[in-house]
Amino acid sequence: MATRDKLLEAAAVALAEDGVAGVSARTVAARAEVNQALVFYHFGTVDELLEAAVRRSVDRAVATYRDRLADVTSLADLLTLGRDLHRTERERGNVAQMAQVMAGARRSPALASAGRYAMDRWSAEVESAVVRVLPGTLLAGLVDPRGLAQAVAAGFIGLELYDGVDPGAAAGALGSLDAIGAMVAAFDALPPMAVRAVRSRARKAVARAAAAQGDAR
Amino acid sequence: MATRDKLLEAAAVALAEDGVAGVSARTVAARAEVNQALVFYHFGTVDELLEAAVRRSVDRAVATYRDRLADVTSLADLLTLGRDLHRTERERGNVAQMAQVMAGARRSPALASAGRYAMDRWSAEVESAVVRVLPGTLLAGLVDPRGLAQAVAAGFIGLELYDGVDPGAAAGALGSLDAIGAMVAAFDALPPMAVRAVRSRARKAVARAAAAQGDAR
DNA sequence: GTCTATACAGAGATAGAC
DNA sequence: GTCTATCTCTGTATAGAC
Repeated sequence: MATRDKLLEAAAVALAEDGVAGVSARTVAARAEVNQALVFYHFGTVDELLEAAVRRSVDRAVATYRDRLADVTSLADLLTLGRDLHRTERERGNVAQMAQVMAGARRSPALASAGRYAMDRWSAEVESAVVRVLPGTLLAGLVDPRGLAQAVAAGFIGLELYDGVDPGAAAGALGSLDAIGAMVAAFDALPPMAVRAVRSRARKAVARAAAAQGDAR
Repeated sequence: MATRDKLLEAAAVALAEDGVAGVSARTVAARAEVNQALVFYHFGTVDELLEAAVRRSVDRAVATYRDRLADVTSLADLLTLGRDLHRTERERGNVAQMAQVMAGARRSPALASAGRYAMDRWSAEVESAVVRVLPGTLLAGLVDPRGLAQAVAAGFIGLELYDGVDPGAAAGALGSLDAIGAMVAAFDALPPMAVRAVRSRARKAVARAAAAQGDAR
């Protein structure tokens, strides 16, 4: 394996395991079993190494899900795939890498850029499936697919950090989100006419609530 | 103002503005305009100072919302309050502080403890309102209040970090969550019988889906 | 491309005077 | 409680030999 790749790999692992505050040119180089100076030769700065590492992780991960996301035809499908995606990406440390660069974004433009890139890639990919699936659901016309995909991505990041300080609580949070997803998906199983009726009621009530709030201001 | 307080205050601001990677005994002491050695005299280590600072921020913030959360009687109320809470706590930097200690949890037990404490305080407080409000809604019997409160807290953390790398996207994500909340709340406006009918349909469909998934395994 | 050596800044932390 | 001084370590980064 080339030195460059060894560094990228080591940086990704270090980021996931020790967090952004725990990585340095020395520690990453030690992990990669290469000389410390090579970090600067190949990447210029430590932050740029981290950025490159996260971009690579994200590109790889997104590619492995592209086909499966393309096969999704219903919200229930999407939720099943989502659960799987969440579990594997967490286990691989990819979610942790994203959370860590985002946390470090305040002090480093390179990390901010990596975080933006990662969130963008994932939410664009998820959005493409949401766009196909949403029209048949209760949420059609109420939420926009892009925002929903972004919310899911943000939720994963929050859950990742929560898991790091309180795994039990994070599991409880995930369970609730799962239940809500299942409820929304459940409406797909009803006759289309019933779905339309419920959806239209919901939309009217939302409009009423919005109008009432407008009056209050 | 006593030195101890100046340090706590400076640490909270530094954490929110520069992130956990950007704080040091020296930078915090400079911000507080006190001597660097006093960090160690008063708090032992930098991490313990950060922990104390976050605990104080959380205790204060939770106290300012206690009464208002106690007044909540409907999901619509709770969502309105939630929006306000989210905005002000973000502006005060309290959400950023929480996100940063959680990101630093991997390398420091003190920060992990601070993160756990913060999430616990907030979700317990929110849970007390959710418990009262949930029975009247579509989600009654489907999601447990504690898990839902924890999910909301985790969501805030994720959105905070997202906002740091892509404010527009974070706003889009928040908008979608808002719409979903509004939809669920909208059912409160329907006649109780209709709510019960929809809820029971949803619950049966969820049970069916769960059974189907059980069969598939 | 890779290594050794090294400069230099900033970090955490302690000792001891006041 | 506070300040000065200082030790030691770790971090980034570069120069130059190979």
